[in-house]
Amino acid sequence: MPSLPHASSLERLRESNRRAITSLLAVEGPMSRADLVRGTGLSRTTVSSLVGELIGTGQVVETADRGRPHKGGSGRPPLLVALAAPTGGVAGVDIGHRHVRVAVADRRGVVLAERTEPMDVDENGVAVLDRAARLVEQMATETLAAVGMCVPAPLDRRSARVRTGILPGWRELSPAEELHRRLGVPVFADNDANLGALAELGHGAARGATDVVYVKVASGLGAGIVLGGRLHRGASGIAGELGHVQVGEDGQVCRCGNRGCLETLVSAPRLLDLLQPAYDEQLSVARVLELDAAGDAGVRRVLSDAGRAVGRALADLCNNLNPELVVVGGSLGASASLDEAIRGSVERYAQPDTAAALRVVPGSLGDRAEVVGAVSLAIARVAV
Amino acid sequence: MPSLPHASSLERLRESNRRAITSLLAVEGPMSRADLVRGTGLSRTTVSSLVGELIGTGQVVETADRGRPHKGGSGRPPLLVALAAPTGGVAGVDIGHRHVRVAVADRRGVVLAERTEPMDVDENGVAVLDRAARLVEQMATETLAAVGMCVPAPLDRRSARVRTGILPGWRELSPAEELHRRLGVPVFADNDANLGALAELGHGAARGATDVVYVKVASGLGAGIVLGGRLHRGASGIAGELGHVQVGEDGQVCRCGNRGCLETLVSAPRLLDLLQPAYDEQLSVARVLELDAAGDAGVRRVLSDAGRAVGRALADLCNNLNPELVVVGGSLGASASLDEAIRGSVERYAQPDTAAALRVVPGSLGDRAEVVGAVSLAIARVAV
DNA sequence: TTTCATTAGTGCGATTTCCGGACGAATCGG
DNA sequence: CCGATTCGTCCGGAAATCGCACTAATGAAA
Repeated sequence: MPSLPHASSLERLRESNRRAITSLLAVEGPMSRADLVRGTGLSRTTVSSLVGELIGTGQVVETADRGRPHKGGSGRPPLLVALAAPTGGVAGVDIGHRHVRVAVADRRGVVLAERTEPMDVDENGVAVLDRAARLVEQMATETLAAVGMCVPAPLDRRSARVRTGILPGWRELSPAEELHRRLGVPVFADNDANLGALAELGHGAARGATDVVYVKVASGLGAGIVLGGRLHRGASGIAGELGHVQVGEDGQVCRCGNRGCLETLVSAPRLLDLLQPAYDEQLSVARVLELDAAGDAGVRRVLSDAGRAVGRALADLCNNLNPELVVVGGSLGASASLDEAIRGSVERYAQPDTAAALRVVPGSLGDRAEVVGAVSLAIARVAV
Repeated sequence: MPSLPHASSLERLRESNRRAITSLLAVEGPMSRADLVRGTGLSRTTVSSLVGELIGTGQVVETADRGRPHKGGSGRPPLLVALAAPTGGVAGVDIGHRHVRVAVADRRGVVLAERTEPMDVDENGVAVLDRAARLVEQMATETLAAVGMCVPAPLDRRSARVRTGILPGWRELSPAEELHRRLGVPVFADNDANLGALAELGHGAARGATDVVYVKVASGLGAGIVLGGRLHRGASGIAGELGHVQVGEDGQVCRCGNRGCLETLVSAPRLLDLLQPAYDEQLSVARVLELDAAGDAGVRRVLSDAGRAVGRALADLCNNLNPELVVVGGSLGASASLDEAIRGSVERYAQPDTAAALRVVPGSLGDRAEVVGAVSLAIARVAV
């Protein structure tokens, strides 16, 4: 049993009441002392004294504008107090396979600037991190409190290194540590599916939900799993490997070392390979999405088949987890054919009761999901 | 925001300190006031006053035997205080498909009496509950504080009713409510896989683990999923339906309404049906386990095949959840062939990194898992 | 045997914190 | 202009904690 140096119990009581006030202000924004009384259940006197103390230390400020009295229009208008804007913004860095995207935001998550640069990421991790660091430095207008980072590969929980075999030019690299060395501020990294899930949970289609599976269909196939409102990372931090579910014993050999992984059937490069022979033009993901929207039969067929395969694996997962929501994201998640096929397939293959409790919706953040999630991660970690 | 009637902050402080003392006593057993000082960080005076108060209300008693001074042998020996044995024991009721088992335990989980009666459960829920209630009444030597109950079917989270289609004679019945009506004490119900997981987590092979998948292979096939040390029940309380993962589009129609469910391939009745034609004697699960232990080739083959199928579905689940431990339980979980096949298959089909972080072990509670879990559930709920 | 050192537990006064009531401040409506 | 209403602060009392002093009980050393 860990026995930290104990502060006095009364001190801790006051500290806890201070936190009650600051966290209420954090959640509900500027409010009057009287509102704080109603929200915390403390007495007017105590709130007044605590707020005075917090103003003294600079953690809370009295705003210039005044509010309205609690009910009716009659009564003295309150003075509003708000959390002092925390110094230092945050940044999110999204490293995709073909681009680096950086967003700078304030501590509430409002994005102030965002930039994307195309880049060949897979081959040389060090060069990409150099470039990303320079981008962040250029865009930041003030010193940053923390940086969140999206890495398109599973990370080892302990060492925070990229696990072997997925990104050739990143082997045994610790991206968070490298970027921290370059920027001098705390850097927190997670993979694309987890951050996408965090983003849709906080600012997207999954707002307010507690049990959510976020599926990212892009260069790879992964899931971010939110249970009880919190990201589930697993014992060694590599939960969510939906792409490595087994779909055929005799399938292709996968980069993970197994064969028959779902990802060997469903991924952007694989689908482009399948389609290319039938088209004169050079296909890209963007072009495929256009063709899908225009009703091209071949594209629709391939995307539907892919969606069905994903939906089937998802149905199994949903039978086990019984989530309320599946969010389909990633570059290919924008395809209506894929989305519909996933939805249909989940409903077909999941147990009826599971399917009844479940909604399958497309993500609402598009290709910004990862960078928004990286910002969320930075804010979440710096707040602790 | 729910706004309960707030007690005074100081009252809550004292209440919280009282709880600190009682919960320390609950975890570490009888100890001196001085030990409580060291464990809580409160002052001697405060602990003395709180303990005095707790003794006054009868929640804590001074034991007859005295302890040893904190270090060395020198010094006044302390008086030990302990939680007063909470009045009222608990009972666990395990309703299997062919039996009812009842255990009566004290509030610490020590089983005082246990009895099993064979019974045809599936057809008539009301009669079974009558019989179970009578058993509990006979066995209880004091009034019970709560009863935990194992139902071999998924329960709806909201209504606590048995979901349609699994147990014919229990349709739309609320077992907890029914038993509560008969016994007059709070009754908490959950399904067999969840309670098995709870039991192995608290008193079995999964002690100390935080991310565990408990697989029950018996009349049906289900999983109890523990994430972050807590049971994951899902949005509508039916998580863990491993038996309804899809393994073949053209498979048999399952009782859940789908076709191709894993449970149509792997379950005690199904395996007995497969084996029976090749044997002159009447087979039972017990006999099959004997034959397996004796090395019977046919039995081993069938159990291995079943284990491989389960292991494959489990591997997919583990890829998604990245647990540290899989516990194999249920009547058929005692088969070494099945256990080995599951282990091998998980290692073969799970992603290498996932498999490396994972152990697959047999359960250590055997057919007592459910009833032990039911007792744990009763204790957990009554403590709150 | 006596004395000292050490740990355990309790009583008392001081301190900290919280709360309720009284009071002034600011605004609306009549 | 005055009452009603709400907001915020000041003051005194109540509750809880803590440090200190004191007694109790035991082992070890003299």
